[in-house]
Amino acid sequence: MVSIKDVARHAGVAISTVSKVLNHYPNVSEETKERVNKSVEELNFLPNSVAAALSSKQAGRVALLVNLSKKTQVVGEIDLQYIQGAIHKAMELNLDVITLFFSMFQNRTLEEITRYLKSQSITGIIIYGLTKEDVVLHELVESKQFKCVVIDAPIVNEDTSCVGIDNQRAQYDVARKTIEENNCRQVLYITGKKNGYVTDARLLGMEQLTKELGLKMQVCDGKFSELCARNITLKYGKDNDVVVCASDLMAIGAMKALIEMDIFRPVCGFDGIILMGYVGKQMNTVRQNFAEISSAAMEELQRLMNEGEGRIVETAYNLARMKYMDIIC
Amino acid sequence: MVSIKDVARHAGVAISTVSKVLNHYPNVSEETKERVNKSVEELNFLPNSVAAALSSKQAGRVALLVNLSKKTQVVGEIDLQYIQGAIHKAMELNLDVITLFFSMFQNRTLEEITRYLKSQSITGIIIYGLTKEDVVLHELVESKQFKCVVIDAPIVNEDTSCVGIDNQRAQYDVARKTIEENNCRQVLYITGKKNGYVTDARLLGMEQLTKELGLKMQVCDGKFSELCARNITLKYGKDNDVVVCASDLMAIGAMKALIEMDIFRPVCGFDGIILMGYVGKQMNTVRQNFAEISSAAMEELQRLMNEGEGRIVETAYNLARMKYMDIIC
DNA sequence: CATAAATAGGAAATCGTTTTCCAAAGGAAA
DNA sequence: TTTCCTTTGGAAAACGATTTCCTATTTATG
Repeated sequence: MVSIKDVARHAGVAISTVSKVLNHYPNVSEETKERVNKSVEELNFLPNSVAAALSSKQAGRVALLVNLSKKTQVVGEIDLQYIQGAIHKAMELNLDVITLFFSMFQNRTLEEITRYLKSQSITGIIIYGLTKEDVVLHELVESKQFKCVVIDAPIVNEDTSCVGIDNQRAQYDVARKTIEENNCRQVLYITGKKNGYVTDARLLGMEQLTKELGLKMQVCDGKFSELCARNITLKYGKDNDVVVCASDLMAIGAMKALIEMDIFRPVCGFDGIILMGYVGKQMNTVRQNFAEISSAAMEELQRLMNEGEGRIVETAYNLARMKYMDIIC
Repeated sequence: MVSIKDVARHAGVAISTVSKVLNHYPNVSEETKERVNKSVEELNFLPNSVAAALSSKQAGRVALLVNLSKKTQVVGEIDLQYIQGAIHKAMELNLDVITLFFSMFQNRTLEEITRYLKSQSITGIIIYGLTKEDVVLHELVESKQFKCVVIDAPIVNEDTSCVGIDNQRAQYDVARKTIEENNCRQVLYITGKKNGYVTDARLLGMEQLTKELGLKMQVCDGKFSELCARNITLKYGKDNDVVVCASDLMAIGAMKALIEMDIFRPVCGFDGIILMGYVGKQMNTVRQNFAEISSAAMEELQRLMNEGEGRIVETAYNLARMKYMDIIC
């Protein structure tokens, strides 16, 4: 393997000079900079990231910490897009990333987790799927030992940023659209899991909307589960004239219930997963680009690791109407 | 961070001695071994894997190279389970893994890919989703620069193993079961993509079966696509008395077509994905445990990196009947 | 013109391991 | 007792970068 040493020799400069050129340090003349770059080109040099990670405590590696949705396994699609987006961006930014799952840290103390991450030379973390129940992981974020970017949970401090869409507004928007299209007055709102951050935000959106439009609303806990949503709809669907769900999966459950009861009610979902295509009916939904979100998270983490302060990063969403033919041959 | 140096000091031995104990070298007396281990315990020492990777060329890191199924995105479930299984096992075995996607290497030459992997100190690779079209990746495997484990493709050489189920026998089994249960004589077989290795194996299974039972068979290329399978079934479903599909997704398409035409034909699928639960009908399928397969792959890679010779590793499968209620609240 | 300040580039320490090589000590054989 | 192995443990050189000093050389300033 061609190393920085070879480049130095080839360019007739010192190793440290090559390193400085590579990392865009000042105090290198244009002339030598060019000479080094030419050598890099000619020798096809690519720095060894392991050595770099060991050497510099600063430019460490990042851990992608994913909470796989167990109950609603079918939406593996979402998790996968998060993973993919993050890893792609990391490669682009020349960051090393290792992927980890919440399940690996179950029953582990903060100290153990910290130790493990440090043994991997990790200095930055991206967390997806954090719930209020994950106390140890909250402690991890608060411990300030690592730069963190939390997806979809409103946690911000000196070295922690959060990224995601504005769930409150998105829920407001999609529900409003559906309700106005169908002139509804009495809403059945099926929420997500109690301990999830997005659940709260989306509920707030609904409360704002119903207040503004002077609607009645019945709120039920659907736990992000298709079957729960189905059962709730079977029970209360008839008494309401629209069913708003905090996820597509639950919306599918609701639709199935309505079909079963043979009554029509407009339904709207949230997420814009491809699975929607398999339902054979249309509904409004909020389409999130998960790959883009995690990509933004990675960029934010890099910023955090270099410069500084945590902040809130908001990503875009759009309203969509999903239907069968979204899947093509 | 507590380092090997601290352990050495605490135990009153040399750094090299600690390393030897940690890596189970011979030539260390039980006595010192114990003393070192006690120090490791007391100091809560965990070796820095980055330093280890840099230092030893041998005990390198592994790349998990995944070909995400673009067309049939909905089966992200499968990809995810592969990823999860591999990473879990890697942690257990104390191996570092970085996850990569085929898409990152598109239009890259063998030389570029090799260089990148080496810059990451990678010495072992697990590949999933390899098709015959991926020439460069085939070259990569053949180049013998890395130890490889290929999932679901029959590639074996000095330092390449393959793991997966016996696709031929599995296809034979599930089709035979379905056909005998329903007493069929004329089979419509919808295959997967032309360039896939499993496609060939499964087709062989069908050929063996139809020959043995003296059945007629019509073979169509369904490209692992739901809609293709649907169209094929619409066209030829009536002329046959059973539809065998090389994937669950295609089986779903076939079922939809049959429902559309309002005729009954037994259908069987392959994979055992959870999505099956969303169909609302029953069918036979081959259930693979993807997490277990990639877990086995990781174990095999470790063996390959330490000892030696490539070989074929066969994992288990079982026949299952999937239905709606597999999804619980 | 002399001195101070700024700039370019190199030498060497460092990061935390692994691994090779060597020396000391212990035991067996002569 | 001497000689020769065989264990055991330590010293030090990698691994391939980064980063901190430090020394020349320029350039600016009085």
